[in-house]
Amino acid sequence: MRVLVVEDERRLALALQHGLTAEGFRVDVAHDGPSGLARAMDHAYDVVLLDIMLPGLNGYRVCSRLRASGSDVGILILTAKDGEWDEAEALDTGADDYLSKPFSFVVLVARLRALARRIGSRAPRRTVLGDLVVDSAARTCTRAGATVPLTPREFAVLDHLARRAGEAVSKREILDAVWDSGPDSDPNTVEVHVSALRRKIDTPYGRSAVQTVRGTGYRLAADGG
Amino acid sequence: MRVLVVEDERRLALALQHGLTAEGFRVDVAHDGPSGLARAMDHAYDVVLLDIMLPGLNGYRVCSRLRASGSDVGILILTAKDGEWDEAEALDTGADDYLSKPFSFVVLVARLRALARRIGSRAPRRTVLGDLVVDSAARTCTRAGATVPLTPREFAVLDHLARRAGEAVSKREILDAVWDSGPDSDPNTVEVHVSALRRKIDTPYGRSAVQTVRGTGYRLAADGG
DNA sequence: GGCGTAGCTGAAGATCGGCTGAAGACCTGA
DNA sequence: TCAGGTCTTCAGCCGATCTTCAGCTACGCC
Repeated sequence: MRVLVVEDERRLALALQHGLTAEGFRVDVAHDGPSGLARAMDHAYDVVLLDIMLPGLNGYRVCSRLRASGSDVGILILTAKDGEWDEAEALDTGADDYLSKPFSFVVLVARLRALARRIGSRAPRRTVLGDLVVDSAARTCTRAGATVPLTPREFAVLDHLARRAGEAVSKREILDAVWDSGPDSDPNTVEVHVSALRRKIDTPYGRSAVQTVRGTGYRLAADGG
Repeated sequence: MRVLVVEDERRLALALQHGLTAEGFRVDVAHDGPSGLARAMDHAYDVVLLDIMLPGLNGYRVCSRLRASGSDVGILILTAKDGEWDEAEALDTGADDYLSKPFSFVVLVARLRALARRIGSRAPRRTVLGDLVVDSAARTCTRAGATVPLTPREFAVLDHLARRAGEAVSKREILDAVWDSGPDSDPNTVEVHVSALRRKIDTPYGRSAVQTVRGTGYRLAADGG
């Protein structure tokens, strides 16, 4: 569970980072609207925790822009106090949930978990990892804005890795997901396709999004390599 | 499956104890909030069955405090009647599920089983020990923010130690966990890998997270060394 | 302080796992 | 049926990693 906290109040941001990390979330922090928006667009977060009152660009607009860019990350809005921005308004901009300050940390965690569950079950259409974009719905992949033509197998492998961006995924699992394979299927098949994939999305750009996890399988770098 | 029933109504508590025991659960009972909380924190239960109306400390607060203490035990709330505490409220405090009285025993057992399954499968993905982070899902380890490249064996050893952070773990146990070893396997193998591990995650940082427990094995310092 | 045992570590050879080019099978559309 | 593209299998290669060994160090007990 990767969470981006966008909160300008340093003390609160730090407290959230520590608390959520302790709860098992992977937490990054941004302190203003523009940098929060940039981070959210460049990395594969599950949820963005967004304060409304932010320097540069308020949470409201960060939210709209994120949605406008096609992101379907979970967004939980933190309003400074009840009624200032009403629920409907927050949800209208594309937020998934909202919470009024002051809030209980336990409630926050419960809502985050609930949100993550909901998000997890709604299949992501697009995964953005730095300048690498994997669009599951359109079945296209772009690197640095350029469309990269992939064969069906190559795309399927990439898509599966993208859905678990940042995690190590075993060849066995890829085999099961992409091929309706028996237990006799050959992991080398995966290796061959990964090799082809790298030749298309990494090598020409001097990047390394597809990382080998020796003894396990592969990992798609959350930042695009 | 260990279950703690926290219920002040003696007759119901007894009935639950008998019924659940017959269903194969190991059941303990507490009759008020404070003793329930204490028991839950001191023993490794899979699920806590928590009545809302309790003397001393209501179920609500027992639940919050359990979560605040970092426990991730399964919590099933029993509400005295529909609507008194609504679902959202119960789940907000960190409960995993809830059931309104009067409830069917069969439903209770089904919910308990479902909950236990969910809990069991939510494996800890990340262990944070000071500035040392072991991410089992990504199979990465970072010290002071920097990613430390580890070989598969090294990571497996570290991962196993991290899962029992603060505890002394015998070489025998590591051998069994990391190697699919017979009784003839050589503990020196573990020593060699631990040595390599220290050279990567401790020595360069002047730390000592991996501690030798003479005559026993090793311990990963809970504070990262 | 001395001794014995437990643990540490550098080196080296063996092994393993992963990468890749090539060849042939296969599938699809014309 | 044929052509083009795609997929799988195979085999060789290469580097990373593992294990074993042997000598060394450190600890704890007497």
